[in-house]
Amino acid sequence: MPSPALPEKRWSIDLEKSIQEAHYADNALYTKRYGFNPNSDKEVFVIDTPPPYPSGTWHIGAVAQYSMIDVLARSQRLIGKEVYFPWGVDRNGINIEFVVEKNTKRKMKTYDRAEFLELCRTTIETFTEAMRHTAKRVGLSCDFSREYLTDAPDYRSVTQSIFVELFKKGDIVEDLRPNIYDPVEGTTIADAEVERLPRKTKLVDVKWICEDGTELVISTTRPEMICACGVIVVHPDDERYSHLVGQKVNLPLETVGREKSVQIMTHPSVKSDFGTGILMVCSFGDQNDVAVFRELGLAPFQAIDLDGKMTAVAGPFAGMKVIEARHAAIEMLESQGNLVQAVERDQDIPVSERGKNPVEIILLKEWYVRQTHIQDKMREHIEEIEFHPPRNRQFLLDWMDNISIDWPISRRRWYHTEIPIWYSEDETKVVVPPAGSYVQPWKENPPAGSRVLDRTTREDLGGYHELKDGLGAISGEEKVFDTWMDSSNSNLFVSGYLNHPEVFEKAFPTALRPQGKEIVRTWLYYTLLKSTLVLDKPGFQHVWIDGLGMDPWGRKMSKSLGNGIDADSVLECGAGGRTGSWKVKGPDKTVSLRANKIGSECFRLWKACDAQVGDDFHINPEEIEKKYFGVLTKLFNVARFASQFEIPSNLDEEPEHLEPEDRWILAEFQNTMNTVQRSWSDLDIYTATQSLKTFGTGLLPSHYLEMVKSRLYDDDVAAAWTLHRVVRDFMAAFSPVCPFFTHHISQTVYGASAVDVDRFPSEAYSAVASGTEEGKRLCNLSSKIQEFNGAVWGAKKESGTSLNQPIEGIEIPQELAEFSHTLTQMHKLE
RNA sequence: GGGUCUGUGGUCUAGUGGCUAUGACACCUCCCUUACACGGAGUUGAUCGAGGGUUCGAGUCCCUCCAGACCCA
Repeated sequence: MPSPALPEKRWSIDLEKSIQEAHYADNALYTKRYGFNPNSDKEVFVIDTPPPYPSGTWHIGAVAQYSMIDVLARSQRLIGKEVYFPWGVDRNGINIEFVVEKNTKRKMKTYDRAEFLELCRTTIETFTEAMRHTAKRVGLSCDFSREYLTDAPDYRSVTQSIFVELFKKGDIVEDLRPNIYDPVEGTTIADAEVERLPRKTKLVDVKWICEDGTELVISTTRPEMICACGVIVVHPDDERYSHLVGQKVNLPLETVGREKSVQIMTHPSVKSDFGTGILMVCSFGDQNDVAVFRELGLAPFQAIDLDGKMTAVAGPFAGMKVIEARHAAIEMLESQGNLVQAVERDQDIPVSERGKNPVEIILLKEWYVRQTHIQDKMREHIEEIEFHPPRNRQFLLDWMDNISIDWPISRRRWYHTEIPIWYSEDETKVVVPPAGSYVQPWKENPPAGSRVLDRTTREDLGGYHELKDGLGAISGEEKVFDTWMDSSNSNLFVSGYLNHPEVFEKAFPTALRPQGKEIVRTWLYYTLLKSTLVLDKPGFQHVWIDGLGMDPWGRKMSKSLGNGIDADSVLECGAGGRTGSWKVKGPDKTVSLRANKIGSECFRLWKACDAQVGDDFHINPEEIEKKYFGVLTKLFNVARFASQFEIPSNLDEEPEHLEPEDRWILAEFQNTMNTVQRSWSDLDIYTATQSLKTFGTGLLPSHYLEMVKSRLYDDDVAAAWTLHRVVRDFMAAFSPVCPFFTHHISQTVYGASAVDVDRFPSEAYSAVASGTEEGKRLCNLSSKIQEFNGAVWGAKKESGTSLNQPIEGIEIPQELAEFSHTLTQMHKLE
């Protein structure tokens, strides 16, 4: 017996790691394989990959998602596209500021700005390095040589240039508006960054006196805001109070510098069955207050300052923090006899997503991207984009239905892209830098080529260097951009906007935006907004939105629940013979999970096979190993078995003669390959992988291999040709899912790597191609073949005969007459 | 409270109006057989979340309810 060309007895994690390391060690070869060549004749396919945010550990759900993006990239290469699969890292933002503050136990604003930025930069670089390592371990085929960092000058300059462009067009404005503000971190945040946390709150019923002496009882959770009350409202249909509408009511607490009474009006937003059905509207207790103030045209009071303390208008509470003021207000109301009752109540209160601090609504002068005027246009563009799965388009449209205010983009933080603007001494003119430059106005002057604009009309008044003397002492903007202002340019940046116009021409709308559904309302929405504002085009051809990685019980993984699973522990499980074990907090008790070996290939195969795009997926290492490692073992052994037979030299030509079973398996294989090719072009990972798995672990080994074994041992060339052709092409078609696995097999057995195939394998045997009568006829026999083999195996089992012993009295059915020779031999029929 | 999505054997999953519902893992039984026992073969197991309706016919369409996830008040 000839020895197999594949020496290893089975697939192992150590083997996988050595292949992986070799794969990334040779830079020249790597770039040849996976680098982007913008001058190629092939169709350009740019993927706007989500730049991950380095925070120390990379969430396993995100790694799973990312590995599927890699499957998409590799499959597009396989079907002949010129793929740009960028590797970007999102490094701007408040998270890294928090990390540095925590590490050094010092608040940002106690630092020198430049010193703090440097600390952030070095800290995030160490996190970034860990992330690059994981990216390679899981087999990502990104173009690492073109790595982009969102905090680097080349990226930030694009953000700044787009700002200047939109500012000139009037799509970016500055205004004094109510903003959601995090008083602890001292910055404005956007609607999308607010989340709700359940807290116990006191709902207090307060007695108010009307000018005619009528007593009213009003329920509120925010008695400290009475000083900012602008109006009392009741529902227009509420007959209990209709006679009071139009009256004035006295504020039950002392205030300074404002009228001591407010009017009673009607508003449809009041819930008559909440409390007493009377609502005090303050500037600004919540979003509804903002809306009512705007609708009724009331002048707001600023009751809370930038430090989260009450202002002078709060009278006796001025200078107190909001919470202190609330307690004090309750005490005072009680001592005055104006407190009817106070009850503890569960309430979801709005907090900032990053800092988890209760947010306030405060009037601030900030920068905004106008968005409400362009929603219809965006909807038209969104119609043109293909969504995967289609139903996830709805997530986006739902969010858009709720957009009622412009997007505040300025932040009072530091480690972000600076707003590129300077103000003249009299504040009527502004200076903006030329496109392509990165500026830091808080520490530098405008660069050569800067322009002077009228602050209100945006009229271009001339070059900065000519007009400089007339501007007086200019001051640079100190505020920075919301990080989504950077992230939402990612598709423009990777498609070559501004930097490579000739590439951009071919690459936009960007072919594919893959992402998770948790950031539809931020990243996806803001990117599409930018594409509409800047280019009036849809940003993408395809949007692929995956579900979230959940714990084994379907709950979100989080630090507080203690149900997280580390990505590296799964990828390294089995390396060096070390098994993996995880303690995960379940709903009832802590559960211990164990696995012997997983690694990147098994992990990727699991994600490709086990979850449809868009569905949330449960991550359980035990299940991953149990269900999918066996598939790898099986496929490896099929290849190892094949590798012991000589490879015919004419593997790419059709042979003269094939036996019926050869023609049959080639017909089936072609069927599978057609499905796979179609699925790869439809970005349908699940169907492609399922088809390959079913064929590769089912018909091929269980039926075909058993049927031709004796011919193979007799050095039958037709059988060897068929088997090798199928195995070789199978590896190519499967390479997007398991790149290291298929690379190793194909390189070792056939001397050419499956990952280098850049044209989907052509039909092996035209006489049985799918669509031909002969192909259809043979495929229709498959179930008969499986049925017959099953019947023989069943009969042997029934009679206690082992499978390699002869059996008598079994007739081959008429339909399978052409296979009678091979079936007789295979089962030793007598 | 509202919206969107999801709900198929113990677990995961196919199924977009048509014969006795697909497959995988687990369970159980048997088998070391010239690739693989980290394997193979064969069983068992689902009133398709619940209840109504439309239809000759419903897992599939409609309504109500229940549960979960996400989003919004």
